[in-house]
Amino acid sequence: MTDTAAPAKKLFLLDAFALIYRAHFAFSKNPRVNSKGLNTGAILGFTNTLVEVLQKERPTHIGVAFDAAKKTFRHEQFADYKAQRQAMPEDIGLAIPYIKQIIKAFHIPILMVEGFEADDVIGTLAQRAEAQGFGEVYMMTPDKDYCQLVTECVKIYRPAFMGNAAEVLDVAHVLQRFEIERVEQVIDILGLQGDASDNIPGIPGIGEKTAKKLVQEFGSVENLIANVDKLKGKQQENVRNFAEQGLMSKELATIHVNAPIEFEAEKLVLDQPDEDELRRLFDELEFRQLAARVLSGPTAPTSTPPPSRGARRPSVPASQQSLFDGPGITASSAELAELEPNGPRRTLADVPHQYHLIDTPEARQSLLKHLLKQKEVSFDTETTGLDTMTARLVGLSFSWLPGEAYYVPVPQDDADAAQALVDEFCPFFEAENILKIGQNIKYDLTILKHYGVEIRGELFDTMLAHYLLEPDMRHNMDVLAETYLHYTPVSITELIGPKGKNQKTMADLPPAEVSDYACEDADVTLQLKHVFEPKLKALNQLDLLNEVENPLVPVLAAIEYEGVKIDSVAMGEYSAELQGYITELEQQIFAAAGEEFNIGSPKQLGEVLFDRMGLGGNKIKKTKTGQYATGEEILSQLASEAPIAGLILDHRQLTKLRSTYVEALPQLVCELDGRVHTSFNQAVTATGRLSSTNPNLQNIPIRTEKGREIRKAFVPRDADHVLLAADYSQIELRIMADFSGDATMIEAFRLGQDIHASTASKVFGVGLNEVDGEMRRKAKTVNFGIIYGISAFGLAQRLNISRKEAVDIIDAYFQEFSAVKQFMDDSINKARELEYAETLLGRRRYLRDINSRNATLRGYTERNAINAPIQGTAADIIKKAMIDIHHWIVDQKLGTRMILQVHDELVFDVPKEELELVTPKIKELMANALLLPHGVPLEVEAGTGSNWLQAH
DNA sequence: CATGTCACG
DNA sequence: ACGTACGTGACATGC
Repeated sequence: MTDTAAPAKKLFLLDAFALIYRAHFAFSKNPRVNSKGLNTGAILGFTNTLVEVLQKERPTHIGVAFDAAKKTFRHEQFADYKAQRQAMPEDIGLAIPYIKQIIKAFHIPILMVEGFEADDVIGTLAQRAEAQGFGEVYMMTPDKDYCQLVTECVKIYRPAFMGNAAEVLDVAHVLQRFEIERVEQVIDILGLQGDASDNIPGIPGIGEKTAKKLVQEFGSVENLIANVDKLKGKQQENVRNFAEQGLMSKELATIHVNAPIEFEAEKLVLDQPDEDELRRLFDELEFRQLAARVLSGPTAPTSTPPPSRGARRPSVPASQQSLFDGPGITASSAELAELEPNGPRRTLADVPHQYHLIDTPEARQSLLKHLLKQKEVSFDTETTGLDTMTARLVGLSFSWLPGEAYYVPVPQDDADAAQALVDEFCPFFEAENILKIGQNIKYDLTILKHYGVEIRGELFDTMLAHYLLEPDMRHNMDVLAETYLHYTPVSITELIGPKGKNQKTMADLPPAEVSDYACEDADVTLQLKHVFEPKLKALNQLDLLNEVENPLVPVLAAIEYEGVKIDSVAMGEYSAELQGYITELEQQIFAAAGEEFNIGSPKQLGEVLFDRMGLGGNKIKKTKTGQYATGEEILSQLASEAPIAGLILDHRQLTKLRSTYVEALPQLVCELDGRVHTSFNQAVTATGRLSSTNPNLQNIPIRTEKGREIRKAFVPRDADHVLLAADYSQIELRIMADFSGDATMIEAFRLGQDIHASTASKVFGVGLNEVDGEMRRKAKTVNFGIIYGISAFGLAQRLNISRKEAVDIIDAYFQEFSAVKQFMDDSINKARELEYAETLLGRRRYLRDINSRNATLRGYTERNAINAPIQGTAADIIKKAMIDIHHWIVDQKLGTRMILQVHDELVFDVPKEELELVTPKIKELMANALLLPHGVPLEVEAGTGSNWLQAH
């Protein structure tokens, strides 16, 4: 231990072959080959791992160990040692020289000792490093044998690319994993159970479970053998007969920490890489993305910013002056900036700040004057609740300098005074040239809308910024502050107490108590903006934020505010009608079952169907929790054998319609305006789509006749309006056609053909006129399958055909649309290298499991690599269209209102006299929202009617 | 609060 | 040898 300021010493020792084999294996299903025919999977995988550890872990010392080529002492001891192991695959043999060159170019020493394996070398060096005072030594390997070497300071580092996040295994992990008391017992476990890949035989009949049990009981192999008579039956026999082999196995599994190699710390110090040499190698290997990430220089702007150190203080333009003079401002952000990623978390009490309560007319005017001088201001609203329709404003907070913020309480119990105060700040909210920053700013927009404020000027939403950076994480402000500012904000619970009956609201507290909390929100939001903006810029995602996500916010706020009119009377009538059918079905089901039970309970249903009625024969399936599976698929197969199954399906459908839609929707009609206001969430999906909640208006039934009826209750605001529904035709398939550049499919779209019929004609080799309904249906399913990353199994299941037939169809498809096949392969390969997929506008989905050894997980991620860019690009397009249309409507001062988005469809409430103007313009704006790279046209179909069903 | 099921694109 | 088409949200049941 040392007190000096020098960074703590951190040594990484890499087991080269173990990492190379793993990397090679990860790519073996779909090998990466460069233009010279060299299989580069192992090289890329290894290099990725190396780069990752350098960038994320920042070791001070590092070395890479290779097995020596010659026989090791283990071969002398045990003739069969590793005899089972296949000769090194040729691809790996060819890869090794490149990998060594890359390691050398990084100026990292290669460690090899004649007659010893890499694990012995690493074990020896790790132990000696610890003896010399290294507090952090990481053995980088996927090999579990190393567990025996783990100590207080020496740990195993399993690299991230193997499907899971990077993982550090310390003593506690090892003891837990093997269920042992001392780390040395790892070799007893390995000695007993053996290791097939190393051809360590172990003792027959002893696997993982038994080995653990025996070591727990006897402590060691030797003691087990000494007490062999305490065992029973076959096990005793085995241990007796194979005792020698057990001891030999233990010896083979032991890593020897006495290799003849000195630990010379200065030789392992991490050095700057030879960038020119790396560039040359990456060039030859065609690792373009890797080069961009690793190398600086003209062709490769780095996309990996250094680890976050919290907020950097932005340079402050002259116009940004503190409202009050005094110290503290600079200190606060400067200190935050110096925090280590894992350093202490700070709270308001630890950080210098200047938060001000502004509660006099004079102070408000002064604040407003300063606000109007700023170029960008973060603000937040405090309200009485989260429901925007009923929440009242309690206060406003503002910040434009880190560590400094202002809170303006809004008068309670006097609506006019509250309105007057909000009006005072209108000049700020309506200022075109001030950027407004907020966390989930749509909420604040909506609250202010209820006070008649239409915010103008550009917006920056930190929640959306983070959504682009990490789409599949959560985006709570508290978590963001912890992660990026190493700061813990005052929790809302601390302020207003836990959820419950007597839940207070902000309005119940004196303004002085709310002030710090509110100021902190504005302050933190401002600081987050300054962290996220450069990150997005480095990843080339700032345009996506500024031109799509942020401008979409007021559009969504307007849609939500507007709401949709629901005909509650019609809903009520339909509910009664459905109830009639449901009761009738219930009687029939009970009669068929011979007893009454809860049809809605999958548990009870399964017992009735399969236990008591004995249905299903040999094809009964269970869910992962051991219950009978009673899903749609199972029941429809059963329906031919037992009519009750069909009745249950009908019952399910009708109760679903009743409870989820017909009963629920009228209850969500807002009392104030008689309309339903959904919320669109802009930061939940992994692909970039919106989602809709409270209620979900993106899953209103349409596929069945009885479900479709519900759409009749979605109506225009009055008799002078109609609904206009405009949807993209086949947008995802068009994107696929365009991205792949497949001439056949593009031609079909250019000619305006029925794409499914055209696909059928190609796949089944018949003329377009000879395509029958069945062929078209199959082709349609295939087309959908393609977008989802098709598998023969999935297609067979959906089409209810054999796997063989499905394989034939897919083969024929790829024969005809070869560029599509190429596109799918390319998508996966690109994702393997980048570990993310991206859309037309650069929206990312991270695919960290793409190189997993778990075939299921990898397959799932590979399908995502194909689907995410397609689904996400469709989302990019419709978002852009929504922004364009909204602006046009506002510009033209029309009465038309956008009221819904359903992924590829927009619904509008249109005054009848605007219909002729609006319909073609909306179609045009949607079709031209974005141009696809190969120019495949987007088509939009539009319809109108006095309800949503008719509009289709 | 997790699970199964089913509504949509 | 394994498990299988992509993305969501709401409801009822039952621990």
